[in-house]
Amino acid sequence: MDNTEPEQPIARSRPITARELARRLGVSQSAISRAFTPGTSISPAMRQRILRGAEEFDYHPNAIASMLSTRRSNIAGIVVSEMQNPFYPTLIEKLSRELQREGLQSLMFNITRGSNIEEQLVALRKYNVDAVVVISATVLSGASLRWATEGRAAVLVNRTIPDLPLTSVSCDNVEGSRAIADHFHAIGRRNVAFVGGLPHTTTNLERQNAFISRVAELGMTLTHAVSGGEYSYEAGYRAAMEIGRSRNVDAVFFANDILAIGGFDAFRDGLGLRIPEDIAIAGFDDIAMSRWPRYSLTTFRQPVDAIIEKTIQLINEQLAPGRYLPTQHALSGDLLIRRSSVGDLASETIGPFRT
Amino acid sequence: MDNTEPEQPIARSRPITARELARRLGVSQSAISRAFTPGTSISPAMRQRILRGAEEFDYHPNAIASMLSTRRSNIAGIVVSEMQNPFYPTLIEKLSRELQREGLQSLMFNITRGSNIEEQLVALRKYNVDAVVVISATVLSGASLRWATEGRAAVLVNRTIPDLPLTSVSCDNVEGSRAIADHFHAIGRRNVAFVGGLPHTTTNLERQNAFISRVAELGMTLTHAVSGGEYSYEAGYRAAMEIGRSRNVDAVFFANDILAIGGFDAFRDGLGLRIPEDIAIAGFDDIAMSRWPRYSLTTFRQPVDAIIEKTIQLINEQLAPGRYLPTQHALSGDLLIRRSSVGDLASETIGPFRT
DNA sequence: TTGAAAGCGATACCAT
DNA sequence: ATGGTATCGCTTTCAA
Repeated sequence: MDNTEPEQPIARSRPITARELARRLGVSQSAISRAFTPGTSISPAMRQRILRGAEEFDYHPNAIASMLSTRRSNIAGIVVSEMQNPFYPTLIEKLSRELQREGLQSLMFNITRGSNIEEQLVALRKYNVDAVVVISATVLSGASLRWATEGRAAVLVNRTIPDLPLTSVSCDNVEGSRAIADHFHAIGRRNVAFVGGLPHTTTNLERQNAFISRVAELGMTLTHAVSGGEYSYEAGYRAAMEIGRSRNVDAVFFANDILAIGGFDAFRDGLGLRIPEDIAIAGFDDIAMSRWPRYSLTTFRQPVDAIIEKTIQLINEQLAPGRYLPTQHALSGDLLIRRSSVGDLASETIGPFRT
Repeated sequence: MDNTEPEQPIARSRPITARELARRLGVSQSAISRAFTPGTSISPAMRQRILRGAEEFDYHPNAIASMLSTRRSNIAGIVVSEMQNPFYPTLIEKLSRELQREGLQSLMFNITRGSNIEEQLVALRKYNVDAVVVISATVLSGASLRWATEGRAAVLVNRTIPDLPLTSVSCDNVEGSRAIADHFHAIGRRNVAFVGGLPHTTTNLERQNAFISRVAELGMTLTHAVSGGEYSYEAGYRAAMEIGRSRNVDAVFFANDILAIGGFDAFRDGLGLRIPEDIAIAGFDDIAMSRWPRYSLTTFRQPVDAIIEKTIQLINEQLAPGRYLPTQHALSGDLLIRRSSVGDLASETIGPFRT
């Protein structure tokens, strides 16, 4: 510690303030504020002068102070839980980019085992986020959610809460799961199974119910309906090892891709089954891995871009002055037929990286 | 619009403030502040009373206002770029959880193509983040980094900048890459290749140089040193297809796991090679996929927990009053020998999920 | 220990 | 179009 400094405090040179800039430029502090606020009444000359001055003195408006006066934080809280499912990092990255485009920075709240949920939600409110996007959170109860989102724009992505008036955007799980069932039927499979992921989640329940009821409608036999317990490769692997031993099943729908990929490896490497000859496989999401030639997984693609676009739009609506009504949106996706269900797909045998 | 309300403005019931709570409880506003600040001089009785009152009237301190007074935001900016590399979502999730434990919320800044980097950095400063963690960012120049981190705690993770006095924490890339080379040598391979990822990144350069020079020291032949151009499955696949055709190579070190996994599929499915008999493969990182039985990838494990712990510690040091000197830290990892290099590993043939 | 009052750095309303 | 000033909600001296 070389405390050779004189009386003068070290004064870790604070950034310059609007007041100070105003003083140096000989204008009012209000002028500074206007220069940085689009759509205010200020002469181009004045604005020019101030912006130039700001450049010179390295002035940047203090967002914190501005938040305090405007009561707008320009921050969106993203509540996240399943980061180990590859679908979500992708979604979150895109979402956060689009939010940025709308002038909202993303504050992340990880809700996972190991983190204190209560504390997280308190933080969410303390930071005064303008908007909350809850992404397929498992653990949050309806009551917590209501509390966390109260009084601010909020959108649930890929999850809904019964009896809670919250806006939500999802992939149409029913459409997708029925499409898978239809596809299994179309390729001549009659003994099908379902492998679930995280129990009690919207995605899981909807996919399971829609699939099973469509299977019944089509007159197919449901040989198994098991739960992996979580959305993971390992869970899919284990479930498949179980199902695959009883040789009476010829098609399996996994509630998402990462489960399906685990199942794929179990069937093929673990049990020596041929895919799709012995057993056809389908997943849900269309994560990058499902396009890998090794797997070439038939799946139902979530319309990620549309989901994000809709989310942004709904946030903007809620942020705008005036009333709004919570609405639920289920967006259409696409069935992607790949080799895990139809081995001889011509378009698939050409190159390794076709959709 | 049912504007049936009387004179009284609609007043979207703002949250209650400290002043108001103080009024209702008949205490001073300062007392409220003290009650919520650990280590302040306030009687237990008073604190009790206030906390109970806060409960009753649903008072929560406004973090924004507090930031303005303290000039502490309790926010850490996390600058991120390679979210498609599975290593990073995991790292980020853990990091953000640990930061939370230290009372720092994570504000994400995605620096990717498609995002306006300049704007991002400006935001980083405007939000007055207390700390910045830059995670293997590619695109940021030294000058930008200096500007973005100036005057606040900053740690670079898995990246260093020559000639820039910034604190950094990395996996020891040199140690790891040499260990891979040693391992190849130990299992009798003599014609080895290197496949790089993102050019000009610290991780890539260090791994490449260390590997190549160790290969030379050991008297092995370097048959190829190619760049995939990015860290991705596809890049690894393509590079492997190229290398694999010339049949004079018996071991390949990929600069990270996701590259290696792409390479694995290319060698095995694309070219029909046997792994490891025909060609041994190693990666770097130890992402979850490398443990999948399908791949069972030999790799060098990054000490994620240690990296995070060190990062947190360094941030705390910098946040504490007083001087600090930027330091560089390279943390030791572990070589994990799996079936992609040693096919008959006894410990590996038992169950599907061994390390 | 407690309360009063002066900031923190912007915004926004009001005159001019 | 510009400047003056109250205000946002909290922290932090300073007295009492």
